[in-house]
Amino acid sequence: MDYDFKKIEKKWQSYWAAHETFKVAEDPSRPKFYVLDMFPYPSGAGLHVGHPLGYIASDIYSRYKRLCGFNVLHPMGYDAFGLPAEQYAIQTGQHPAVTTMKNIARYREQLDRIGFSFDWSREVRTCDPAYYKWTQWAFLKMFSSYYDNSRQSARPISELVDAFAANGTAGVDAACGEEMTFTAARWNSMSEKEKSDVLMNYRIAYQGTTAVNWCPALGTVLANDEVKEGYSVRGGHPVEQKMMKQWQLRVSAYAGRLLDDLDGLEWTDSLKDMQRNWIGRSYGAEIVFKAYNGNKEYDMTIFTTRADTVFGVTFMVLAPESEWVEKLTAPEQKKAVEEYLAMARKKTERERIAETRKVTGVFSGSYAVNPLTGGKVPVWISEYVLAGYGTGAIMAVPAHDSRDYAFARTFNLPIIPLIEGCDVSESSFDAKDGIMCNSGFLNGMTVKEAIPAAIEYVEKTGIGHRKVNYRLRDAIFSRQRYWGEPFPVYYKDGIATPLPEDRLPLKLPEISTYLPTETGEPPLGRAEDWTYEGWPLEKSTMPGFAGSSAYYLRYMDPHNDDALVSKEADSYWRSVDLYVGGTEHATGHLIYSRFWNKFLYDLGYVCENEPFRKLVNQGMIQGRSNFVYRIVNTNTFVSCGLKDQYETTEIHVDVNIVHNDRLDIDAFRKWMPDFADAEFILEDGEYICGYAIEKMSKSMFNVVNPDMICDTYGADTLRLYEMFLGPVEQSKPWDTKGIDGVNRFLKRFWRLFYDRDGFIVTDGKASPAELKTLHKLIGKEKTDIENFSFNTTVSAFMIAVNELYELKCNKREILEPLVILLSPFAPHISEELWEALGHSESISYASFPEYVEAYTVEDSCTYAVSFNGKTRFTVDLSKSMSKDEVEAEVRQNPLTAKYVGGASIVKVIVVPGKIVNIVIK
RNA sequence: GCGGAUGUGGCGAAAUGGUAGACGCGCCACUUUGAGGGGGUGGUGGGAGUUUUCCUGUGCGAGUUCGAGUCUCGCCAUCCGCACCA
Repeated sequence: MDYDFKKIEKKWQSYWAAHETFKVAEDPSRPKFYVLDMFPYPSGAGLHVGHPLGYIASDIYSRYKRLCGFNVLHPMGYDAFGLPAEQYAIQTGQHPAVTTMKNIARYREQLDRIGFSFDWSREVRTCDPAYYKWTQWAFLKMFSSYYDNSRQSARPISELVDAFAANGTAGVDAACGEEMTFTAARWNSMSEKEKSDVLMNYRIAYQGTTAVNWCPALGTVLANDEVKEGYSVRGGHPVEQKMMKQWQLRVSAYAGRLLDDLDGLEWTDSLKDMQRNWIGRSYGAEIVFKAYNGNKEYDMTIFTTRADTVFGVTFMVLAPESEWVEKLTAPEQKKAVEEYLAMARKKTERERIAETRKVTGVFSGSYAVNPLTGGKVPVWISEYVLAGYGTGAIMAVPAHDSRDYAFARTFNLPIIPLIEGCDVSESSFDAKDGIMCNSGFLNGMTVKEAIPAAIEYVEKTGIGHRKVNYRLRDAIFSRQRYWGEPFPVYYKDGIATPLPEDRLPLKLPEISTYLPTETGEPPLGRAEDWTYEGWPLEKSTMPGFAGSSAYYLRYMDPHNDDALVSKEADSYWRSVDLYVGGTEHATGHLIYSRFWNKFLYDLGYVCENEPFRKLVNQGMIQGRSNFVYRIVNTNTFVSCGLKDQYETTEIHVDVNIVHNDRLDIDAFRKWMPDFADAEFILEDGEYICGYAIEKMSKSMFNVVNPDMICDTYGADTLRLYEMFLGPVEQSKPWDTKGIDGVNRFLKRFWRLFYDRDGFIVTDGKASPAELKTLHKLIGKEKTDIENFSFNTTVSAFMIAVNELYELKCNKREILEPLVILLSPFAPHISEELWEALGHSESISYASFPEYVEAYTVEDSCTYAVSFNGKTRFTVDLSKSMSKDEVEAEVRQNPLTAKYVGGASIVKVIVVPGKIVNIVIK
């Protein structure tokens, strides 16, 4: 009987679906384990073999955990709002919901063929109103909350209103856009509109004017993580900076917690560092410089991490967008400044990046006074100072900052060195190292002493204070697009007002075309009657990350219409134990999700402070493209090895008609009409193709479809092979040619159970050699799966099966545990054999530890231990030799010995004359 | 520039500080058959030798150690992330 994977896989996939084998419910009697994949955006292209890599790994882990007795939550869903569906809708007029549903159906079909153990009863789709009701709900909660800095927690905004009414801003320490000071009397006399404006400055979801990334081609603003090197991540369109009023989330209020709480997570160091850099904490001080425009005096605050260098300040610099620019531009410089601002403003973000090292600037005409020296220094305006960081103004110390140095050199400003013996004739001295000089009371200190001393002095004299700054900005939360969650907000007398909770979900209206309106409003401006109680509703929609920020919570309780997640479900499933996904979400989704979770935690809706305890980043699978070489001006193709003898053009050829770099010539002739009568120059009777590693994409003809692999080899082979390729975390090219090896392994595995005539498993007693093989595998699998080292586990299986095959072992005592061990990796064949062994229930209900314990018996073999192939002695493990006895034995053979056998490991390390170490496990 | 990671055969890759290259692909030889991506056996880092075998070998250079692919330091190369963040 042959291994008929097609029949087997179909049979078990329908069995799992019919029996809801992987459906789970909260069960306090069993320990839970939550394994989550980053849910996909269902694109029109469908899945290629790279996409399921992480899903396969997490599925293996889920099935393994299930065998270990855990109640495993392993759900899947779709991140279904987003730009591509909408762009497609603009082109074709089809409703994005239609194409999205079609793509989802296709994804589901492909996923099902691979045999995942998802609990599909918990599926979520972010574009489903029943789902986005809770996205909108969270937004309303953020709208009606503020962040209390002293308590480090989100609080209801009503508490802030009460505080204002009682004491004004006195005693309030809240995260806000701009610092405000007013009395209770002033607050109580404010109009509704004024109060609303004040509160907007404190809300966690708020509307504010800020420099945004505007993408004209997409017609929308984008968040920082959606822009890379001046281009939109989606579509690659140029992006420019623009001041706009937008909805934002006060993520920055959580910067400190987002940073500190990274320490407790089991994420890779590189990913944690990426987030640390993105959040970017720096310790320093804010110092006030008096600035004078003619007779007018201003207090200008700057941020610095180098308070020790105040004595070396020779000029000040403002960001072009800074509010100080207007105040400090002297009449005689007005024209020059305006020209400079106009020039800076019209640059796209890309141009700014391209000209990064070009020094530009203009003198404002004003001067500032150094608070420590009393010296007068000019105030300049330059692009190299960013409006969004610190206070948008800096003190420049050209001797010890390379950017200030370049600026000083360009505009001939003085440079005062502050460190003994440093050379600033060619470049600045940026290192925090050396002895201070020219620095008044700091002279003689090392830099490391001088920094805290200077800050202390600044605080004592009241010219400034200690300050921690973060690079993390608030997230721009509105998009001028159609295919996203509508904001549950309407404008009553121009005041942004939340919709009552019982009016959620606010459903996306139908519109005729998905373009902006003639007046430049977002597409929702086209909707008929987009109002609430006669007032206009918000017309922008939420960004992609809105729906993906809390989906892991919704899986815990996906059908609940009264809460995002019930207390019971939340306190049972708590948080994700293992999260598998790509590293591309490091500074986007993984920050927003953590923020969102912390917010809900503050308000008491969830019980865990962090959403994803352990994170594994699977690598990308690249494509391996194949080429044929056409001799120019002919229809003749020359094999790769001979191509240098001709003048040829390299042409991508569909990798699916190439096997082991050998071209299927007939298939090639049929592939495209142009090649129907192609001629070939072969080597050794074959056409050998060239190859290259490139991104997997349609245009390179290197897309390998998992369906195709399932057709030819089966899902179990696909699963094993994806794991066998190498460590899950590593990026690697897909190369179909190695797949025969794992396919061969499965066929061989099958033949341990079946020969030509039928089932051959017997009940005979296993031999010591057979037990040894099994024990080796058990030991390996237990440690490797926990370490996510699946490629070595697959290898260990191959070794074990080869050994058993050689031993002609067909004993139940060995094969039954072997089937259990293999089942996480190759579930279909395992189920089939499990059934053949006489079990009526799914193998998923088998118990792994039971078998492991049952079979980790005292090994009774006698092993020969060899020393570099020369000396020999024996260790009889059936006698359970003590460490001392082994040591005595080894003393007579003073060389290096190492032996691994069965469930027991003896390793003796000896150097001439002495035993260094003995390990017996 | 800053931060992180990686570097081992023709290829994908293994190696708690202890016989480097397991396992698989590819390749070579033999074998079997109902040769369509068939099954089996053996070989396969490099160099030398008819055989036992010897020399050499994990990016480069030092160091720690009885012993280093593995640990430390310094280079070099590649990849990823951030990038005028004061």
